Amino acid sequence: MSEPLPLDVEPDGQDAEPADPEVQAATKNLVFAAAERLFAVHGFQKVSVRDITAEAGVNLASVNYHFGSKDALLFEIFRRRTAELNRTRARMLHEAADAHGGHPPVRAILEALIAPPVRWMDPSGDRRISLQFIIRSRSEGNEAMREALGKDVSHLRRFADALLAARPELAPEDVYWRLHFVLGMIHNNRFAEFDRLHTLSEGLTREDDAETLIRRMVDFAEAGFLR
Amino acid sequence: MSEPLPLDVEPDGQDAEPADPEVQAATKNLVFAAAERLFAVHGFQKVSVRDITAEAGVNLASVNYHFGSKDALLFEIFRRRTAELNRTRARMLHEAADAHGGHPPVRAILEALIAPPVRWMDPSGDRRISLQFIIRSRSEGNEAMREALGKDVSHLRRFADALLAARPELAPEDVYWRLHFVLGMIHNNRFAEFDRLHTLSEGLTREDDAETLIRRMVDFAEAGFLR
DNA sequence: GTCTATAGATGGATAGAC
DNA sequence: GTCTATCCATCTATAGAC
Repeated sequence: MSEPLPLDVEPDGQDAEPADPEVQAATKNLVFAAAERLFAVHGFQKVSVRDITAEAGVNLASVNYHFGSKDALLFEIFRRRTAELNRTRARMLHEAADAHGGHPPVRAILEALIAPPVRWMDPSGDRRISLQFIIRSRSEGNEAMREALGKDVSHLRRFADALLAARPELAPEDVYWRLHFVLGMIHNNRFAEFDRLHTLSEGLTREDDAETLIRRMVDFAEAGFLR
Repeated sequence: MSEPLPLDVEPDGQDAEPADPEVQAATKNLVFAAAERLFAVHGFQKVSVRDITAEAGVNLASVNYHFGSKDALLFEIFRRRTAELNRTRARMLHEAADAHGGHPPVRAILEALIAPPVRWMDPSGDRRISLQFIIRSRSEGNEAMREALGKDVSHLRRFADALLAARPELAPEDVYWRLHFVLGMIHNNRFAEFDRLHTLSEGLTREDDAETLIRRMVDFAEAGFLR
């Protein structure tokens, strides 16, 4: 972990020189963005506090001053990003329910689950890093993050219930297992896996458009639920 | 990383006290098994050489003496386990081809891809740790392992070609993307994800039988390929 | 081959000047 | 709030006695 990576933009921070009343927030945001980027690309354990502060262009003590510890910084990024993602998914599911008299079809439920993270991956956007961060935290996160993922079940609860209602003739365990398979499809959308697929297909699988990939994924998942 | 974990059995090592001519191999195997287990459960970066040698009951210098370095140990485990898995998959694919005049149907191809790793996960067997190790190395491995995963494409090549031949009416990129989705389903079979699904389904999704899970996965994947 | 002791490097965190 | 200097723990790897 030593090569310098460019820090492009911070979604909710300022790039201009810090005005007096916002110096604190600006520094904190710089640390937040640098950490998210480095963690997403290199993994949690491989990135040191020194790497983060160097990338952010701030002093070494900033992480502990603004976040308390490296682990607390990790957890704050994780909490903010998963909250954003889950909120978007919940809203889409809610809208689908409204549009179908409270009983959305399988396809609409799957879209609410799949579309938000895949849209984050769109190469034209600036959320790719955030999604890579979330996916990495599933396997590399610390104790606090694993514990939070346990409670995250309450978020999946809504999707499981909607799917159970949409396919009442299926045994419930079939629905749960298929939901598990769909989540696997989603979590596999990592840089390294896309690169590998790109190599295997000799360039045929360019991810040029999020909506096309969403359609592919929903088609595949829906077929598995409708058989 | 400090709690002591019991080391049950070593698949290819001896548990009896080491006979003179086999002392070296026995120690090496103890280190190999301890490292695989600790890495699979806790992740690569979190496990130190001290943890490994303590778990194996050997001295600290053993890792460097027998394997050269911690990274080389990691890579040797990775290489052996992936070779075993790929060999089993290739044999199943070959047998399926023989049974169908050189042109196996989609379902047989998917079974050759899915069944071997899922059988390793069977709770009654002793290969669960090895599969967790392989899955973890996909996202947490070192540089050498990532590079090896690039060449592993040659192994997937056979499966991609078989699927392309089995569904000639599909656009090739559709086949590649769907193969990517199936790989995602497989890579999601980690301890933590099973636990989470178990919580979500309130105990409905017990993984009591590898063959049942294989059937569920192949059913789901086949539906996605046949639509 | 095995072990102890330790070198040499790097990590997270903090004290204290400004 | 920011920064430098530093403490102290822990890591990998190895030297050298047995």
